[in-house]
Amino acid sequence: MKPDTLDGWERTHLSTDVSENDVDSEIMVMGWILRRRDHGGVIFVDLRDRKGLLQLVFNPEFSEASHGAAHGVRPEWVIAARGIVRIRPDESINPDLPTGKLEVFVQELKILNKSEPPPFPLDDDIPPTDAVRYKYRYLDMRRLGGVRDNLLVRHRVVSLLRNFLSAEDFIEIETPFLTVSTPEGARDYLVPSRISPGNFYALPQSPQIFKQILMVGGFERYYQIVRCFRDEDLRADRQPEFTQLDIETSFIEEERLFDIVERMMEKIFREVLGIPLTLPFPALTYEEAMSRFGSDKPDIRFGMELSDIGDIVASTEFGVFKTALQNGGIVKALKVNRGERLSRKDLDDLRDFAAVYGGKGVAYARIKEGGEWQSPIAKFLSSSERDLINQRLEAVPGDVILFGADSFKVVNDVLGNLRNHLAAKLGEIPANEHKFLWVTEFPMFEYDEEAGRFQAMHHPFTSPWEEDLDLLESDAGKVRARAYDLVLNGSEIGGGSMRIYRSDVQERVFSALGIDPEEAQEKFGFFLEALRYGAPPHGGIAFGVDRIIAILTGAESIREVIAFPKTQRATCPLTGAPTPVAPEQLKELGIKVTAKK
RNA sequence: GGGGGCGUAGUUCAGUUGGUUAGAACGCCGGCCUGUCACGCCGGAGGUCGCGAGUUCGAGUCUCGUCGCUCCCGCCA
Repeated sequence: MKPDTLDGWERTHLSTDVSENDVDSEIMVMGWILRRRDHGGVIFVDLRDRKGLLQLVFNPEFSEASHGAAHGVRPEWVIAARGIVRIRPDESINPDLPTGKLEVFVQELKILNKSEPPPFPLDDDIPPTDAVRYKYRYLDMRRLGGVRDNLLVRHRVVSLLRNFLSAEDFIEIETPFLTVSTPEGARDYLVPSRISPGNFYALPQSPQIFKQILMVGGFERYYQIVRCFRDEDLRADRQPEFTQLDIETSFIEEERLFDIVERMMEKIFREVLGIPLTLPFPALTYEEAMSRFGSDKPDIRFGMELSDIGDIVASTEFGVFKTALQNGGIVKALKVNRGERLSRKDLDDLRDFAAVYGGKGVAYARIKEGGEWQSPIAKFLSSSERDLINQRLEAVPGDVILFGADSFKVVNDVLGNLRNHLAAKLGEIPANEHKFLWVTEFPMFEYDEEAGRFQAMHHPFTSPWEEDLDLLESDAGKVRARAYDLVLNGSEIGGGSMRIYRSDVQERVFSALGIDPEEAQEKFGFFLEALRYGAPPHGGIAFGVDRIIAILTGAESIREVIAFPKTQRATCPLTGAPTPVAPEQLKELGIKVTAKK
């Protein structure tokens, strides 16, 4: 790499490039002042550049002029310094610094720019609160560690992804950002058209239809690292614009696609974290995941599986269980070892925990010697029922059993989340382990109570399993889709499916969704037409890049791996967007704003 | 749309039962200091207690509203 030059000064070294080989030679460094330690005589300055820190020494006996100049510099001023590399005296070596054995005796100091005192210290391990950091993101990211390091990891991961996929014969193709609003799924961000007043583009929620059309176009292996947009409420792991690794392939099926994805993940974990992964990744069907973990994205780094005990209490007189079962619901149990770790208050708080997910509560039983139950519900269950429950859960004295009885959804939501919550609380999640899991055979449809009809669980172009095709007309709720998610540590990091490529199947799926041919033509006509011209069997997957980087870096929110994230109200803390626009702009677009908060 | 947490100096925070002039640390400004690395020492400046009402003799503290940040539910094919 050629050295950077500025005003005739040549930057010979970055901070961490300076080594013992440079001792006694003259070098030139540039960067920001992190700290200044002014002893009246000698002045030490920690210089920070994009690689790290380097100590500059200003000694009046060495250079009167530079020492004088150094007296006036302040944190975050931008400087260039020319000087001689020296080995530090033994007693002054700083073992905590990569460059801690060396220092630069500065002969000449050039102030390139001054800085106002920063609103928060950039040398602190404890960052300020989020609001301050995001407003001054440019200072936050100047700090070594923190978001800066996350963005470096992000760069490495994205580079690895591109290298890997390129080597696997995938090509990256860009798809439009200004595209058409899709009827189902998340809310679209709309962009008004000036040339066609009253008409709108939509920003893509994903390049789904385009990538399928690329398959029809014969590319066979496509990928794109692409921004996607969804106008929905935010979460710690959800931003209105986010980055997706989008993949689509032709002529292959799940087994082969999973293999590519697994080798890709293996490479990233090995090269970025130095962690070996065992391939292939385990897989669970949706049904099994729900049954055993109460979740379609289970964290399998720990046990604490759920048990269905509906059969044991099928004829119970206990009202809560009885009602749930009579209403078509389920009764499940979760065993916690060493139940003394859960206080009476912890158990009482379960009611509030359940309420979050629409549950009425969580019953509990402490298992005593001889399998006796200490429990508010013990008296409502027969001793044989209690014994059978003990047996199924392999309960031993000291255990606590937690019960949920309600609809399928509520019980699994409550106990599935409770499983994660308790494992975290009791310290049973191995923090440095990483466990991938495929979840397969998702239901094709889920019933939308409000709309009174079935909706596609994944999207309407997802292929059903061949053997379930006949259920499309008879029992759509039972049709399984060739859809899959990739789960890492209980977090959904990717999802995809094999797609429908036969127009007859597509028509039957539309029909099951209550979309008549006319409507289908209107909404997806261009796409359905493309499928008629020799669409190859194809399928793919898309990954949440932000979420993956967050897990790799240990970040608690994806905001920590995004340079300029939005706040929870979807505003940009730096620019203030969204903002009102000039009336002329609106006029040009033919837009009249009536609603104003 | 709903529920929880937070909001006090530039920053991170403390602030008792409602009671005199709202504190600390770091940062900032001035001075001293030749081996520090979170340098040290002395001195100084710095506050619309998010905002607005209310209760009260008196509100940082209590009540209501509102705004902002954040976590969650709904939502996110």
